[in-house]
Amino acid sequence: MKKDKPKYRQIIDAAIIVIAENGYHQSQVSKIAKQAGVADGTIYLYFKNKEDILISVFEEKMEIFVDNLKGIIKEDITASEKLYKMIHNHFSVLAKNHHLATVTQLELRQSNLDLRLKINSILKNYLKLLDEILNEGINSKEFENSIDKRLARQMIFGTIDETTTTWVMNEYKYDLVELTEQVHRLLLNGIKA
Amino acid sequence: MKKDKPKYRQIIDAAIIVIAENGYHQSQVSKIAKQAGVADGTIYLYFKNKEDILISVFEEKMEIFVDNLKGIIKEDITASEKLYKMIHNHFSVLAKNHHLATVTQLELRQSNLDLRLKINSILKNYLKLLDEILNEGINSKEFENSIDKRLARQMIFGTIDETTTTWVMNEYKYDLVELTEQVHRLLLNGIKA
Amino acid sequence: MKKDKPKYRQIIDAAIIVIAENGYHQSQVSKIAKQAGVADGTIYLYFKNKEDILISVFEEKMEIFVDNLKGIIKEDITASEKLYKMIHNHFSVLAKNHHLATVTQLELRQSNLDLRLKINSILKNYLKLLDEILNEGINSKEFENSIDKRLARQMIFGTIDETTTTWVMNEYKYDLVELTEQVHRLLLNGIKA
Amino acid sequence: MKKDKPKYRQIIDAAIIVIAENGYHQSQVSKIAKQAGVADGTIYLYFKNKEDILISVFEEKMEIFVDNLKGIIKEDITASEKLYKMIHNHFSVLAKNHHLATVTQLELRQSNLDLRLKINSILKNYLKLLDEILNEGINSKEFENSIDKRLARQMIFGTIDETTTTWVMNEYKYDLVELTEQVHRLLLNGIKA
DNA sequence: AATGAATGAGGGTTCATTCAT
DNA sequence: GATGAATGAACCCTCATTCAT
Repeated sequence: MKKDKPKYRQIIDAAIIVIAENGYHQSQVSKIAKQAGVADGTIYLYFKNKEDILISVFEEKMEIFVDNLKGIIKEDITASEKLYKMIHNHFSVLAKNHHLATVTQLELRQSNLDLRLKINSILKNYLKLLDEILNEGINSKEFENSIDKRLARQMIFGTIDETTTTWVMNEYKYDLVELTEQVHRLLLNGIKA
Repeated sequence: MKKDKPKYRQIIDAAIIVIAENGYHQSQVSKIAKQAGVADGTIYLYFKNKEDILISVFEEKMEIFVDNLKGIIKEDITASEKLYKMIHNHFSVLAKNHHLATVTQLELRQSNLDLRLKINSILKNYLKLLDEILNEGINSKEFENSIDKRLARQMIFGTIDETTTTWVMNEYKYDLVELTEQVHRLLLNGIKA
Repeated sequence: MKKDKPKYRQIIDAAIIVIAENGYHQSQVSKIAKQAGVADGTIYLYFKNKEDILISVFEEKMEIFVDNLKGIIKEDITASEKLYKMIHNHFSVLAKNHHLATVTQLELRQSNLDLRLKINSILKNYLKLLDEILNEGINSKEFENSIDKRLARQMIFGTIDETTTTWVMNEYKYDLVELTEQVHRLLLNGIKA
Repeated sequence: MKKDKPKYRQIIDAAIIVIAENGYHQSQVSKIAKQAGVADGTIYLYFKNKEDILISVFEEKMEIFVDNLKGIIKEDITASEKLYKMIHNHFSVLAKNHHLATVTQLELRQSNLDLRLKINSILKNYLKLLDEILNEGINSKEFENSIDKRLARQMIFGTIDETTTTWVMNEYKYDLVELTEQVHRLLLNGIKA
């Protein structure tokens, strides 16, 4: 498995650094190779093409969000509390890694539509877990029965995403994690029974 | 004034069509010129450079949203009703112009950071009007006094934006305007007193 | 006759100013038109094309050198004295008009070969007059009988031209006219009997 | 060292041929690449930009003149003889390479001022060696003590340059090297004690 | 597996010239 | 005569990808 070889992660990590520091359009393959300490050609032993590096960056890092969220869902707490922990997790991971935040919120969005569609399909796993929370909340009568789940999901993800992007564009100058409670309250109000 | 000359609008409209049909990165200046029925060089009599075309597209079209919203704010209705009309306006304008929707929700976001920052500053006018509605609602006790206005604004805009983008990515296959009521209800729940 | 109309000279004079101040490659027709206070299209009522402006600049200004030199040749003085006056005239005219000096010594030489060949043919009239001085000096036994006239002419013109160009490249920071005597002595030594 | 790689010289040589045959303004990078038998992009592995090719052409070829002249200066002969050999060398090198002569005497002079200033600074090394000969001649009392060395240098270089340019403009139809003796005599007369 | 030199397609922009008014 | 809006051809350079070693 290529993903287990050290150079695979080396290149992924190099890509995040290079993109965060240089911007999407100034992140040439040769720059990533140099940062990773490998030859340009070596990149192509581990990735099909440049787009594949970027998708993999997203995939790999998204796993953290997904894995954490899976853990949260398994906990024996209310749906509302799970929503809280989801927001908190989302904000925490990005607050701890500014490079990653810049890359996912700003830089990767400059990629072509094709790449963004692929990124979106990776996101789906995350959104499915969000749906589980919503279902749970409806079943437990915590959340309003009549809400359109798709819309609720879009509101929740849209709000989290917009909040994070604004924070990045403001150059991290306030504490993102501190916003968890208020964001949670706003969102919960929207959907609670 | 250049903006009043017919070729100015001709080029703006051509740009929207070309970008919607070919994608941001396949929208060469020569293609836009051809669609507008002018020579390549003519573009540069009306726009400083390619980026200037794109900013102007956004500026011109954003005006429609802003002007409509200004009208809504002046009406003698509750803040909640204004919020409803704002969402309805946003969805209606884009539902009537799929090309514009594709361009603003998908294609322009692929532009470089610099252009996106400029687009963001244009957006601010729109968001300021949203703030007015929030203020009004708080003053009239329709909206919860304790909400963080910045977060509320991000929730509202993030939800509208995410909803629209999802609709575009699903190729307009359902009726966006029909979602107004539910989106309004979700958002209102989040902020109402 | 077009040359007698005021706009003809207006454009010629504007061209010298624009070229001297902006350099050959930054001297667009529109800039010259603006400086001359006429519309771009008007230029083409007086000149066939851009090259024609530049040739005319050279032609018009070269006339000053040629007319002066013709006067010198008619004077009742020795060939050596005529050579002295020729050098003095050359240096004086350019020392009095730095714009013209920059244009003829530096800027016009950046033009394409075609234009330069035309400039060279204009120069021939000047060089022919130099030949007259040389003939006169040989006939009067002031100059060495055996010299190759073509070479002598190249030495004289080459030296004057190189001296002037060096002076322009040094930004006129010393007095060019003061060099007349020494240049004359050097050249005279080369050809005197 | 890039200069030692075969493609470096290949491109330099191709540039001289292309410029001589097509003229400065018709010498596109792609034409030079084709003549050199490399891809367009390969040019940029060896040269910073197009201007850098042209400067390098001049630098590389100027070295021949300079190296030969250094050899001449070291010889145990009079300053006058050194001047003779310098002229002979200058004429010989160009007479043997018509392409190079066209490029240095006609084409490169059409370059922009910036490039020509760089070319001039390369020329300085050559002119410094000429100064050495002048100094030597003055010390040995071969040359007139009172001459202005800068002017003498300008006369010598101006004459050689003008003679060569005229020869090139006459399409090499007479023997340049044969002129050595007369040019030397003219110049020597100008400066000898 | 790893290298890195070589490839070559692709596009924004300028500006001399024209011509309808 | 005079205008100036419109034209459209022309080119340097970057960089993702390949492949011989």
